[in-house]
Amino acid sequence: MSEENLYTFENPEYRSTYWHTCSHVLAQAMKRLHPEVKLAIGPSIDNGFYYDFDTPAPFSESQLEELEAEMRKICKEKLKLERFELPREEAVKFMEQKQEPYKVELINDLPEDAVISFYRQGEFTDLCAGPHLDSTGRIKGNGIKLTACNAAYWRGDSSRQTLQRIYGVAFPKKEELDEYLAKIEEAKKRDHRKLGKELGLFMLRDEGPGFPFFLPKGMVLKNTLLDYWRQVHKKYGYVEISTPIILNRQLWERSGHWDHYKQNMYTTVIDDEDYAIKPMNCPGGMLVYSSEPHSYRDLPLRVGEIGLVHRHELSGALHGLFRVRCFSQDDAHVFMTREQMKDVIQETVRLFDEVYSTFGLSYTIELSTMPEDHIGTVEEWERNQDILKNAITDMGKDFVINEGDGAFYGPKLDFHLADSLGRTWQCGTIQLDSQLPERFELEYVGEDGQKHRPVMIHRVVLGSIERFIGVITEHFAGAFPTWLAPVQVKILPVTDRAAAYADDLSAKLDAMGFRPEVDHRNEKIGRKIRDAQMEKVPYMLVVGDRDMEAGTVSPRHHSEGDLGAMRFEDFAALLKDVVDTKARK
RNA sequence: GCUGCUAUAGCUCAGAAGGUAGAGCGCAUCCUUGGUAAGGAUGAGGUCCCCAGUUCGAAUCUGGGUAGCAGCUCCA
Repeated sequence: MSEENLYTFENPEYRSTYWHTCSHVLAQAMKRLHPEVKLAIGPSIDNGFYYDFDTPAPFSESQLEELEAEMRKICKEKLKLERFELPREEAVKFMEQKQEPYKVELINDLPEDAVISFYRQGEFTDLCAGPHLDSTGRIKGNGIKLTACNAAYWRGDSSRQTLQRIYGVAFPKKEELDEYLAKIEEAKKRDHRKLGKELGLFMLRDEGPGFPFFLPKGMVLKNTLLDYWRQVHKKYGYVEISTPIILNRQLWERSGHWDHYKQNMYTTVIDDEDYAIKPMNCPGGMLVYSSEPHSYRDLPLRVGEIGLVHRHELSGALHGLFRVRCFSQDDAHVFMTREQMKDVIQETVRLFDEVYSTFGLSYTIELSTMPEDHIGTVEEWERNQDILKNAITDMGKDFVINEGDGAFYGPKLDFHLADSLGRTWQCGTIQLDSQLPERFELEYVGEDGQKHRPVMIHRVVLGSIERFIGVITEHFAGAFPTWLAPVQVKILPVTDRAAAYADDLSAKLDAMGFRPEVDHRNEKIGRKIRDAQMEKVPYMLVVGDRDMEAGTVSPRHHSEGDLGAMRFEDFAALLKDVVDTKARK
């Protein structure tokens, strides 16, 4: 990279530095307007910056505007940012003098050998590791926008005090800011909650917060997705089972869920005995495995289950179909020998790649490691973490480590997909588990005729069917590819003379396994086309007198427009090809 | 769960300042039979989220719930 490019906004490092300095300018503006407010911390983030402040009430929109104005002023003042270092004791004294308790805590918690640095810009000085721009004059004032003020816990700890986090974005050009804000607006139109309502896919009701209802069109989508899932899993050698929703307390105690997951479980009493509604499918899967003897020849044994689970999520965490309290996991447990672990993980990643690429989805991988609340030995955990790591590294995949976020029974690879606003949601996961086989005393008979303990993975590809439907709804902006679309062909008679012809075509398409619908309303063709467009139906068939006479149809594609008149058989062949190949149109 | 905001017709939203409600879309009926993104007319729809309180009177003010939204925490 040339010297010049280093200082362009396109360089992520420069951009991050730019936003970091913006957060300091924000803090400076805050101190000028509200000296009593305590400073916490203000980093740059992926899409802008924020600063956390301790203040009794959040800032209103007009207060944010005042802050923005002050920030512009600070940029105009072209204040030099000067770095200096202090030894720990002096640093603490310095911040105590400034009456900044959060900064004092931060300094005290820095590691023994840490360099404690500060940045000064005019009258304002903040604890900061840097780096920073050399002057506030480098920031374009009218490219700054404070976008929100929300609560956040001090140091991300829900038992500590709530701070007010002010979010902002900034660009070197006003036009770039406008472009960015327009993009956000555009993305909001893809929100699956909005589209789900508009397209009649699902609904949520006060009567069951977090418990989604699937409507007829959403059900078609869901079933089509599951048909595809079954087809892929059959190819990869999976069998399918179904285990009960409610099982007794002893089972959950044995699996460890009663001890480690109870706060998320719905429980009930039947005939004076405690029962739990399953939050996970694994214990049921264990019972199925242990119901008959297994030979090493049967391994790896791949057992899938579309399992309906219920979890008590915090009310504030619920979010459309992305976070619900009741969902179907496309779960599977693969039982195997220790030697087979790596192969099985890699095979599973290949299955994931096949599924995600069908939808054109890209993902990021996180390796979640041992949590504080876990079962099994540290050695076992580390060994399993290494196996996961090696399996994907060998496949040339990148990943980031998510420290301490594993399941209580084992480490996992999480596959995150992004929504329309770039927020990521965990969908797929591969969890390596040698604990549950132990607890359930699972066995297989080895080549040597002796009994051995298998290991297993828990894995989901789609994650939850609900969440996945949310993700693809936003990904396709509601315009699902034909193979998935709840209605694939909308037949639009031009006049009611063509009504019977339309019904006839509809019956034929239906018999071929497609999903047609006829618009018999007393409306002009322009109107019917417009409405079908709004419904995002992939294909429309305009049929009128001309088509009836010639025995043709006039298809129109949602995004490609009028395809011209053709024989019905040709259209059906085209449709079949698009559906069979799962083309993304 | 935490902080803040919001809740009016099936949907999207108006309703300064307390006097029992409006629009557009949708829906129904009628007219219109129109060839690639909104034809016209008429009409029916509302316990103004719930429960208390203040008041002669509450969609409007106050308190408490519930649900939703943004973020945090948590998680598929």
